[in-house]
Amino acid sequence: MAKPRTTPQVIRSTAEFAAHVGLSRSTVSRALNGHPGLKQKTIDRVQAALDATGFRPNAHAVNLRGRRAAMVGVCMEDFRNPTAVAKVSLLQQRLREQGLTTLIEVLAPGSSRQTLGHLLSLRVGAVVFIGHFDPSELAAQIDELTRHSTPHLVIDDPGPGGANSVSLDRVRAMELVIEHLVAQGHRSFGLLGISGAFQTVTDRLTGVDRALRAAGLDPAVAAVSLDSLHVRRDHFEYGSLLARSFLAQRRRPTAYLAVNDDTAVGALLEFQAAGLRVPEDLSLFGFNNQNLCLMTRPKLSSVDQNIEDTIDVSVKTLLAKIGSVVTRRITTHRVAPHLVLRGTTGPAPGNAGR
Amino acid sequence: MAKPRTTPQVIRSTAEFAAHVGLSRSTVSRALNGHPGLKQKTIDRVQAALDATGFRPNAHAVNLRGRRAAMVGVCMEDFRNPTAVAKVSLLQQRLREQGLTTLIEVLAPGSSRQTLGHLLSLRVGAVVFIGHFDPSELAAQIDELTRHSTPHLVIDDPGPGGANSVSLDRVRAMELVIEHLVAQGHRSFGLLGISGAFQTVTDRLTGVDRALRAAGLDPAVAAVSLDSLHVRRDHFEYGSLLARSFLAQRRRPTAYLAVNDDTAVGALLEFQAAGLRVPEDLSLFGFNNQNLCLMTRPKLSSVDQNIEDTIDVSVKTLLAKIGSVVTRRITTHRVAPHLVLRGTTGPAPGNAGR
DNA sequence: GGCAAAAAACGACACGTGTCGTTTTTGGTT
DNA sequence: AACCAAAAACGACACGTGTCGTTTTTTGCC
Repeated sequence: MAKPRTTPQVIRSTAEFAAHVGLSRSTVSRALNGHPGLKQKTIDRVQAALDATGFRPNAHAVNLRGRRAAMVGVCMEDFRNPTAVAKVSLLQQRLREQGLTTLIEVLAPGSSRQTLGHLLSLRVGAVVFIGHFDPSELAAQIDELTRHSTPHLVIDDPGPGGANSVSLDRVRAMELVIEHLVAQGHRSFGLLGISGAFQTVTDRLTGVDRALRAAGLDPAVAAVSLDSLHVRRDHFEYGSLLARSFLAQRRRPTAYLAVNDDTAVGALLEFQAAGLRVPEDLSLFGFNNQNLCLMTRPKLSSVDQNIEDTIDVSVKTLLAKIGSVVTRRITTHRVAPHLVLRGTTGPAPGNAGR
Repeated sequence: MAKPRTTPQVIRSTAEFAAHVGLSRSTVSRALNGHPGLKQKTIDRVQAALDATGFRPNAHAVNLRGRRAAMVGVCMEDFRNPTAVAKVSLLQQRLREQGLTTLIEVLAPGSSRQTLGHLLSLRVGAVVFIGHFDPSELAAQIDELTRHSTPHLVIDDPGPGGANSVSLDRVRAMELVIEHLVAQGHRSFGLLGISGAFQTVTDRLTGVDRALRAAGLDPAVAAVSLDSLHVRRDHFEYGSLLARSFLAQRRRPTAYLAVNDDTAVGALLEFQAAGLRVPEDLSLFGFNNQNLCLMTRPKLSSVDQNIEDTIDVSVKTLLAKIGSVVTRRITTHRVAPHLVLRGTTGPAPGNAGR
């Protein structure tokens, strides 16, 4: 009874769809792509049929015709890092608002080349790296991307250089932490898990150094790290082990700075199990401000990463790079951190500074 | 000096690649796809050039030619649920071993149709749902997938029926928990956050009921829920609120079963803050067996989801469905849970059972 | 009813790949 | 040198889309 004479169960192409609507393929095409010179009634008819059938043009054919896909590849180190997951989650949401699809991949150390090749074969518009990667391997990936004139962006681990990056200003973050604790009377600081070659770590050490010097303290004396005594496997467990080692020391720092919240919580429980009171006997600072911070007693003070700003800047940068021609110009952005003071930080005990 | 006379900076097609190697396009193509009748030396030459240039055939062109893409779409409710993230992480890993790409998307309640359309436009080979979804909306999605003869799989929330599913046997899980606690002398149980319309919840209530009856107890008396007293926002906070409400009761259960670990930890801290000793005064069971369980004192007993089995079965099911023609046959799998006993569970206090 | 303008249809091409049948070249053997 | 089979090259088609110039149909107006 209705117009369409051929009504295939599944519509596979614009040709079939056009036949179903009773229009020509070109008319449907320009209706779908918003070209001018169409009667409003026709546009409505196409739209109605679109809603009714749920037809969507084959993305592969669309992307094959265009030079570049409306996709952004995201390489992650892991799904176990809650902060990285939060970032990719927000990033996907924001990119989708811009009409961009996000293709999330875990970049395994061995098969990173293969994974990147996969993204390149899909002709993604850009590739984003989130997390920690082997510096030389990352540099190779970025080099390959550049050779394929595909823009890239590294979030949080800029690496040795030559990469576009957006990252938290970790130097400033540690300066803020130290400044705050010094103002509270602390003069000796234990570092929990802040060691290694990643720039996310070396930046923090730089910040600690600067702030200590600015306060007239000698970093070699005022900052203590026992990281080398243990092998890092699980963050939480590592925090416990380090705390135990500090407990065995004769003279102990009055404040502790952890590489992340898990490590801080591990240390906190160990200190408390030894009968120490927090924050009366010692102060403790986490990093990342995860939900976990609310689940300890007292609640954990931490550094907030300001993920919203990080992602907003990242998206803006990406859009600019995708839109324009590829330039050799390297862009770098720093996002300001802020401290979240909770129950694990307080004045230094007595005059026990040093 | 070398053979290739034309060496474009970027190789964009097999034609350019073939010219670069000094072979014809068809020869290169059959070398790439492992066709017989080629000299080993030629194959090696192609492979070497492949490694050297990093060229990968345009995936869109490949997928355009084939009927179906070697991609699997994964719809998630959220990235904030650690268990769901763990599942998608393992799923992606396993699917990649099978040569399948995973496209992860968050299915926002409003724009779920649009997101699914996006996956369909990419002609994915299958769509997996992980998490909790609105039943009617999920049913509509599955219906649309079936109309497009695209296989689907729902992990963990089978919904009202008519969907292929792989999920933890939550009925059995709660039976195991109750059986264990009854054997320890517990006769009255508090339910923390186990309420709502999702099947992942109703299944658990069924399990509680069955096990209680089997133990000769009346579920209406032995199982107490105060969920309706509070609005659920954050799991941890909800656990705290519920514990406070139980503390205000005259007669209290001796054992508590939480909907997840976060809720359990919230309750644990509240009970302890009130001076109750765990497990001497009360027992507490979490659900999911996350890392968080190790971060409390005492450590939290919990139900392990057996994610490896879940994903293994899921991958097997998916491969079968992708390979064969679409059938109307619905498949359902249940994965066995197991209990992880830690410090928050013990014998019921005195004879205070009832 | 006629006429011009607007709307729609038509037809063809390009995007990059896999495949297949046919033709040409290569390389080894008699 | 001749021959023959293996190896490579050649040419063409299909996949589904966007676009564009051209032709046909519809619409609106006098």
